[in-house]
Amino acid sequence: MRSHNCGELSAGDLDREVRLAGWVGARRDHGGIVFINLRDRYGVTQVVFNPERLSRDDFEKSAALHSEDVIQVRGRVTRRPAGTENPRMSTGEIEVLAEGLVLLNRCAPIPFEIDEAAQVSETVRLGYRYLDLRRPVMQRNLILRHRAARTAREFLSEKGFVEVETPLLTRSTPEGARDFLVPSRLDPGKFYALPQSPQLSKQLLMVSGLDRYFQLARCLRDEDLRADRQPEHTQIDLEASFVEPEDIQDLVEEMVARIFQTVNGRPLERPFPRLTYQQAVDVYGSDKPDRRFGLEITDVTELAAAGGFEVFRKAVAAGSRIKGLALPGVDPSVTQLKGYEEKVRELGARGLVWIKAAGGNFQSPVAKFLGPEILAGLAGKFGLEKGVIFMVADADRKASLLLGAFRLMLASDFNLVPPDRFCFLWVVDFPLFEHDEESKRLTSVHHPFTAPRPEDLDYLESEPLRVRSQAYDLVLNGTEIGGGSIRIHQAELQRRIFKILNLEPAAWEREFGFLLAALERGAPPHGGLALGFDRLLTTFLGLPSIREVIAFPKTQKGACLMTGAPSEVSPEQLKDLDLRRIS
RNA sequence: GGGGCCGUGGUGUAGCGGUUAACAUUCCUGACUGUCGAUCAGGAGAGCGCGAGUUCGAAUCUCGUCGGCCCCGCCA
Repeated sequence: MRSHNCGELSAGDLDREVRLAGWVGARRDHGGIVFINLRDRYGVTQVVFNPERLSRDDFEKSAALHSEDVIQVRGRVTRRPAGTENPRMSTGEIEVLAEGLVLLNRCAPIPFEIDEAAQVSETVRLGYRYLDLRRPVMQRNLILRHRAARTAREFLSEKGFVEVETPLLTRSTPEGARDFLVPSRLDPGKFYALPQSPQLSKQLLMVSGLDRYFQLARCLRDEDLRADRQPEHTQIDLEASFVEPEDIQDLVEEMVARIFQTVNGRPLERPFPRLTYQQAVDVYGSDKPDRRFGLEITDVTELAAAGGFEVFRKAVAAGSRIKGLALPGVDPSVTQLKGYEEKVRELGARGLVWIKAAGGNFQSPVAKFLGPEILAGLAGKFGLEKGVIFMVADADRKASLLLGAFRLMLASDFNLVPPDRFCFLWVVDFPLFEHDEESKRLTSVHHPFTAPRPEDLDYLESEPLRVRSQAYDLVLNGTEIGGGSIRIHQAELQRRIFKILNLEPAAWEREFGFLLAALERGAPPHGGLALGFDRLLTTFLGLPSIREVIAFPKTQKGACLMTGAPSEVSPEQLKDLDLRRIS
């Protein structure tokens, strides 16, 4: 149907007789001559309809073409007349003089223009996603996604990893996110769960001796959506036997660098820095620090409590720490600073103390309590000549986390995030457990199959919160793009963990009995990681939302605006599944 | 579960107690043989997401509801 695509013709093809097919883009009708931009996935080529070159019939058809009609053109490649070349088009030196035109399909009126510049609300875009995906940017995103996936597959294949598909219909397990459930028709009243990740499957493949597994795996979680979260997302999931954390980290760094090269066309600096969980929280107030800018958190408890500010003294006496960060070079208004006091309270702080510094002078609501020496001392501690110091007093960890959230707010408000920077880091040495307020019990920070660090094993029962895990997260620009761990490969240790998590033995034997049985039968030491593929691409491409790299995403309420999913089903379908609505 | 922002011709916006609901673009008609965001002339197209209420009067105010987006919780 076509001899060339719309992006490949150039001055090297002059005089060639060609056939092109594609969509009618911008049309310029001069009465006696008609120009159109013919577009396909590969590019845009100008086609000229001149009545001297084609039949009267075809010329009249060309004048009646509409945007997004699908046509086939036969014609000759010619150099554009001097002065009419278009340097903004890769095919701008040439044009195709049409000698024949076939209208392959008409296009009904469309809700928005297929134009890079057109501003269209996401609601409308999602309602006509096939048109939205006709836009070159979206095609670029999907193509880069494909190339990245291909790079990952090639890389892992080279390294001896075997791609294995794991079930979509699996067993619901108690830990973790809410499951999507699928009712069983053959066994009424029972349900499959869609996998939140292939975690257990891949561990079992290690027990099988497959040694190295990977999968571009769809993961499904029935939780609330965000800009970086969809109910189904794709992970580059991998697992290997006889490995230590560094083996996985090195491998993943190499792979991520290669994907980055594919997508962004340049190399990455390696190795990625490593930060312990404790350092990350202390310095950045987050377990996924954004290190594209400074604003590091400093503990100033001793200095700040030494002054006459009662609030600080009392807080410290009650066990709080005073921490702060400095915003250099700025001169915000008092109104703006008061606004921040309010915002930080909304984050859960009891208050926010600010000190404006400029050339040795200080302005602060608490200046008279702290006194000149302490003010100067704080400025020195933060290395601040001119700018603002912000401080909070709260329990150690809470103070850090508050400032961590505040830090992101400031970076965004004062435009401190440099564009086109990619700050990767590993966060390691996570605690194995954390205390869950709601259920009043211990829960796993990662998942219950994560191995503790061997040197902390003795504290498992006595001081479980002190136990660190062999888990590692890969963080990029403040986004967690991957996480993994060395897994527990011994049934006995796995049972100890279940016990500490306060799971009933009967329950875990029922839910995870198959895993324990497998671990008892020659399970090798193993570990792995999963990379959030959609997030990785979103961040690499600097896009605002994960939806930009997913062909058919859901809205925040989990709906597909194009198909109308989720939808009601017929009474017959429900009956087959032994289901009935109760509300 | 909670907080915030937003729903006005096909699309993107303006209007924020009394307007013939404005602008741009798309679309339609006509003119035009070198345009490329073509140009020029003319025309069509919304009663303001939906429902109550306040008011002499509501796109503008209030409440509810539906939908979209951002965030907290949640997401091992």
